[in-house]
Amino acid sequence: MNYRLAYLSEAWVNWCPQMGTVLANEEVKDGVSERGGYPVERKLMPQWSLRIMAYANRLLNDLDNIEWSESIKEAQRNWIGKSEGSSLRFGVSGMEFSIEVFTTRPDTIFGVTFLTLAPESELVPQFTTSENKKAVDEYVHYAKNRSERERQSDVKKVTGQFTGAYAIHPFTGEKLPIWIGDYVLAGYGTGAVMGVPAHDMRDFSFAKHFGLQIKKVIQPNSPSPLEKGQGDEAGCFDGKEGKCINSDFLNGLEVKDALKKIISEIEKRGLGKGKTQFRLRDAIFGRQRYWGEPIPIYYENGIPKAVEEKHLPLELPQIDKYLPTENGEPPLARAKNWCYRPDVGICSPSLVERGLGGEVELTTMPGWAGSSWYYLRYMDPHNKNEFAGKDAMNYWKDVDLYIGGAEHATGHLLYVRFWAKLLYDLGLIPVVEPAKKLINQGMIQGVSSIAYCFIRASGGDSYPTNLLPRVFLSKGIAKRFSNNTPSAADIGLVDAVRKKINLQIQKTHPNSTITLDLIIPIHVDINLVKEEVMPVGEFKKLNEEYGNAEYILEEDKFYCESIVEKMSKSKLNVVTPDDICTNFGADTLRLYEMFLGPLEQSKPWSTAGITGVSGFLNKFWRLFHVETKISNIELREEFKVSEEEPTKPELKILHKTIKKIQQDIENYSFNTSVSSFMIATNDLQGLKCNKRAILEPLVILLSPFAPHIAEELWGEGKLGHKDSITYATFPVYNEAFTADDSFAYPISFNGKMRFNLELSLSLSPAEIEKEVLANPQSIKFLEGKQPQKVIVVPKRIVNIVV
RNA sequence: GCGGGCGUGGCGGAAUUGGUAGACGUGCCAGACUUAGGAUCUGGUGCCGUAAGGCAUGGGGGUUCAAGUCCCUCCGCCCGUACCA
Repeated sequence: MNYRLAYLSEAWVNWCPQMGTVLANEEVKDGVSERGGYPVERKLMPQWSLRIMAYANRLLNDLDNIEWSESIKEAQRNWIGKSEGSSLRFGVSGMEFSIEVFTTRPDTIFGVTFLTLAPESELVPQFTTSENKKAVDEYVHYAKNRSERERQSDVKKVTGQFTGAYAIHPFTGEKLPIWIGDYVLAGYGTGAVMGVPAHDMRDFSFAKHFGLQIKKVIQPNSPSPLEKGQGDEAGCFDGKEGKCINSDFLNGLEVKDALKKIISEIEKRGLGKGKTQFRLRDAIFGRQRYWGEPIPIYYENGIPKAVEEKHLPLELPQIDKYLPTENGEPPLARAKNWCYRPDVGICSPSLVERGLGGEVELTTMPGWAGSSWYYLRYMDPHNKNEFAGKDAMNYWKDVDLYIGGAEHATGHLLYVRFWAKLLYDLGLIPVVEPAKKLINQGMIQGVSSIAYCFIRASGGDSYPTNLLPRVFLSKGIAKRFSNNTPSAADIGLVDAVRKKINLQIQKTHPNSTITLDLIIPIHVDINLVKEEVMPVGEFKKLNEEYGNAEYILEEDKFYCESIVEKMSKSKLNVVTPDDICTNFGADTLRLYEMFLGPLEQSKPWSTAGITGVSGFLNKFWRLFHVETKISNIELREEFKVSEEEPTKPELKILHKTIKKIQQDIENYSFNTSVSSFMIATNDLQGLKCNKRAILEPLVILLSPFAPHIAEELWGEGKLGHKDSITYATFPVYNEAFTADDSFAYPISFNGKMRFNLELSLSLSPAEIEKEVLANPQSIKFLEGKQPQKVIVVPKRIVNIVV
């Protein structure tokens, strides 16, 4: 608060009535809450916000200095949404005040034919003429009550209303009608735009819809972009490659030159100024829920004041219910003692006197408050005085590698950068970026089972909807209904069910009839479904609410659809790794997950192939043991490792593996590591190698991948070490052991590989060429022709062009 | 619309700076040891063809001695975002 980083203001917020809380922009998806999927509406509320916009430029520019995935960087760039342009004031005809707009294309100023304001704009009532008042009020009411979801789902629908007032063109003095329209957002820029229909798609569709004038002021340099536009888009050119026309003193200028000239002209005439606008909004910091850090602010005579440091941290008070109060206050309003006096600390309301203390803030911090800085605490977790000491922070500095989900691109991952900068500015941490490198790990997805059923309702004297039986449809039938191509048989089946239900409900509600219309998907527990077939009996048993449901089958079976999506409890598609741990061990699970593919890739969980990894670990184990057959069914296993000197081929296998694993770890390419371990094990098994000098380094290499088996082989009773393998030093790669003295050259003719030829690596390219051409096989493939050119790449390939 | 990513056998996926496409694993086929095999081991397995050979990295075109890799173009899939003036 003291640094003007946090402030209290009336702000339009995403209010979610069902959850009783405000949500951040990124917590809202498609007009509903990301968690729970409840509707969200826009509401003006006093809110604590953090001034992240003050950091917009730095958050944008510093992206160039960090090794984060391009997709995350790009998402953040878009979210910050920097655009450069100019502010510009339009006078209102017959009124004292003016309307300010922000535009990135002031060069099109002579093409302005109207202004549009957001319906929420406070200016609207001030200039609306009396004859338009009723229509405007109606429109504003309509627009405000149109949920975000509707607003977003039909972007194409053009709505708006003329206010009756006119603005004055600052250069030509023309009268421009002032409209309101919900394509203009209240929260961006000034909530008002200048309409240039000839050169902006949105203005264009608005103008076309309401029959407003369209005035062309940019002549495209190449005619194609204009002609390309088809149907509704024809006639609008929003590109920047063109020259100004019909534009007074701008005529003949290229757009980019016109931009400079018009901005200086606007500034000279005092109509506005060059300006940079960001899409990023300040971050709303209050949440109307219980679980969150309390905000250390109290209100003395209505003035917010900070709780003194000696009283920090505030702890959440006990309350009876974690729900908002009846009159809509946050849950903290239920606390009995939630007042503060600077001399006492948290206290009961009775201790608050006039001018001394007051109620403590009732909202709590959002989830990202803690996630934005907790990593700093890890550097010095036992420090009692500060979140982390200077020495610790100078030692650890930033996070070397952050592995996290891509879904936090514009939430947590932007805020954590913001906080780092903020703490750096306050001199509290030594770095401006929290993490040098970031990798998005892929998600293991689940395969969900979907059963389709009708949304049911009843007409007539309305049988209660929740008591109406559900009607489930087997996959094929549901698909045909969804595509509007049900067969006669399908319709017959549904009608039969409809009649049956009607008979049943009409016993109590004689005029009621069921309507079956839309089909919705319902997740079914995947443990129930085998090969897309759902046993209806068991399903009914497990789900009471579907006990009286009707099931329309195909070939006497109820089929579900399988879809791949995020693995999640709510989707009933969770596979626990417990069975795999029990049957194969935790090492196998760990190794298998690595072996599935690149770290960044998401893929559905499938255990096909897990036996390969398990088999590898068994094979690796057997390198250290001899098995003696006691009887037909019993084997005795005995640890046996030889102290003999390793041979050249054995050392070669080891050192090739060391090199590969080292590279793979540096590249986070764990799937290929697993395969090189398999290769090494197969090769050593082939050589029947059980030498300590080879196996011991190999166990160390394997230990980060399969820690349990490695630790066991390393310890007493096996390789006999006292300390944990964790402390063993990583083997050193020695090139001498892997060097070859010959290479099997692939010999190709016109780029097609024909045969291999083993040649010494000491040969010069000319000697290689000679050897190759003299080879009987080459002669065969040359078919008596003269080679035009021979390309020799040492240790790679020989290509003969014929 | 815009932005990011991706497309290779039946499947998961390998392939340094352009240099033997399909490593490794599954699956499948055959065999060995077995009362048995969901254990273990051996061999085979991209497609067409008896073979020689030909064709193959989403489709088409280009650069190159040589292209999964580079360039152009089209198609498809996934993720993010959405009236930002």
